[in-house]
Amino acid sequence: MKSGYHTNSTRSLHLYASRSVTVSSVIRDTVIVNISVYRFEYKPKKVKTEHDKKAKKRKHEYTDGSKWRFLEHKGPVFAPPYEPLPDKVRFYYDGKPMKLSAPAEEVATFFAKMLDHEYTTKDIFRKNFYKDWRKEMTSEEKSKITDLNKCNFSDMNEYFKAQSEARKQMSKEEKLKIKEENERLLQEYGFCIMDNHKERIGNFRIEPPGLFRGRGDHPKMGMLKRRIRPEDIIINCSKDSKHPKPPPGTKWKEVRHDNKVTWLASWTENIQGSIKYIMLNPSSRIKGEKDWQKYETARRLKKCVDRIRAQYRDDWKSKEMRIRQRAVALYFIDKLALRAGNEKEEGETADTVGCCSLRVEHIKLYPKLDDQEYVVEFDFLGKDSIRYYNKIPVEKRVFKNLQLFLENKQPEDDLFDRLNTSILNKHLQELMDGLTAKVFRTYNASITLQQQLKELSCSDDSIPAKVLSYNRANRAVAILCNHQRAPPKTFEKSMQNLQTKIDEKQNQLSAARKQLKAAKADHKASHDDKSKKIEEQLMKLQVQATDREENKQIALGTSKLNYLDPRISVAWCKKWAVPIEKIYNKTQREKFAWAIDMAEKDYEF
DNA sequence: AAACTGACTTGGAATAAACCCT
DNA sequence: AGGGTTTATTCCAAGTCAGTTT
Repeated sequence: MKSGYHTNSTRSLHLYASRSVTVSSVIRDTVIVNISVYRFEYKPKKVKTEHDKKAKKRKHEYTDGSKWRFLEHKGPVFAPPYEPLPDKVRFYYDGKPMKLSAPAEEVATFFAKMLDHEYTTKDIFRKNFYKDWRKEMTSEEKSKITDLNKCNFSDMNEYFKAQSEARKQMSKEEKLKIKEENERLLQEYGFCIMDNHKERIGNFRIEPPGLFRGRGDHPKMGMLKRRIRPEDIIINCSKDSKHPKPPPGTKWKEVRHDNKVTWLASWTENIQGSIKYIMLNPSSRIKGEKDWQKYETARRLKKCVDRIRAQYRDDWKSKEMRIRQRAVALYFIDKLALRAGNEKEEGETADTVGCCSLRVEHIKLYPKLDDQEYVVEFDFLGKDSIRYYNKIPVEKRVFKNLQLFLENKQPEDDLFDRLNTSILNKHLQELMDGLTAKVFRTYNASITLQQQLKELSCSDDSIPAKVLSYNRANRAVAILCNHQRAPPKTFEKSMQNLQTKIDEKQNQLSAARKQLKAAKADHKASHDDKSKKIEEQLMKLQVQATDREENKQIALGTSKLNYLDPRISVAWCKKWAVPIEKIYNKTQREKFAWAIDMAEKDYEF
């Protein structure tokens, strides 16, 4: 059943539930099973004829682009209505208490809650907030409140702090009650039925109103994110399902039955005018299948990457400027794992770039730097305004090309003026079916993990040491992909605490050894075991300290979740007898259930 | 061919829950 | 038991990319 799963990929990409837990409901002769664990299989399982029929159907659907044939859900959960502040909680304008109308008060509380955050000190944030706040004010309020600097929200701020403190101090029973209520909501709204399965929904709660928190220098930070009502919601479900009911006295914007998409509900958000969706959890069939497909595409790239590399190197010499630019950009995407870099509407978002949208001001060329030749220095803000800074030596030809691209340009001009992501991706599509810029990131991330694991793993290592090796391999990928984080606020302290523990353990160890020496005469072997145990604990602590230190500014989560073929990790665990729990927590195991089930110790990406 | 739209993946921070020590 | 710390989960913004419209 399990052998040879990874050997490949030409066969159908279908998931079948192979383990059902309990039968929970029956709809139109279709058995719905509770939370299923999916497996990828080559062939439809020979269990029942009914099953076979469905498998065939599903295969058919796959080719016509439909994503499901039955979809039933209860619709989203709305944000709780606004609760006005108690009268004792005051807002002050120009030093005098002032009672606000409910709409103005609500928006004021959004700001008050953020008083301790850096956002509220930023000019753009304040300006945007103030502008949108005024729209909620009554005309009296509007004429009275004319300067945000004269507004004092601190009483409100204290109130919310006290509230959250009170929540922490709640009795066990009260906490349990809340937990149970959340669980009830989850059970009622947190699942849907897609085809034959009950599936977990990723985000069944509608985003509550609040102030928009853009990242980096976002021109719209502080704007009011309005409250979403049933009238804003488009429901998507199958015609023959029980349609979700809107809250009493309200209507949905629309109910549609589009099985070419995977979402259950959507609404248009008012800051950028983009659409937000309610979709399934990563553990679902529809997400897992897509994920698997992504890694299979990356593995196909592995087979032809040499050819593609040879090609773009050749294109560095092209007579056509557009070809040279395309080839150099692709080289960066491949070598540095840069993102594609779509154009963005100026003034609507933070000024960030990817490969194709790099500007002259983002690179510096050094014919010679220290002991290296042809060095390119990158310095730009990427996705989420995370800084990318890197100095790399490149081939002479690339360097010369870059000099050419820079000729007669201003700092704010595009480096690749004859290229965009659309052109690049069309070219990539011709090189390999399904190839786009981001496949290189997936490919390079996964292949790096595999190669690093091979290099770092050592059979003599203890389990904690092996896990450290795994994390280091993961770290190599995170560094490649520039996944950074702000060092945790308590980082230094946490390191100190760990060091204290290590010191203590060291003392324990020497004490135990002394004891052993003294006891030697009495032939007490038990003391030897004792020091061994302490040694082990000490080693574990030291490994932990190393791991934490190395991870100070690196975020491992994103690469683990989105770039690393989970079958590599699963295979590694099997090969080195490391329990999978050491690598993946519960959520991650659910997301990667297909891989855990599929990969053997000899899996190769 | 440029601009726009829609659907989906990817991203770090914030928050909640679990854990660990006294 | 409680409080501080660590880990897991939730949140929602910000990308990619294909298809459609202008």
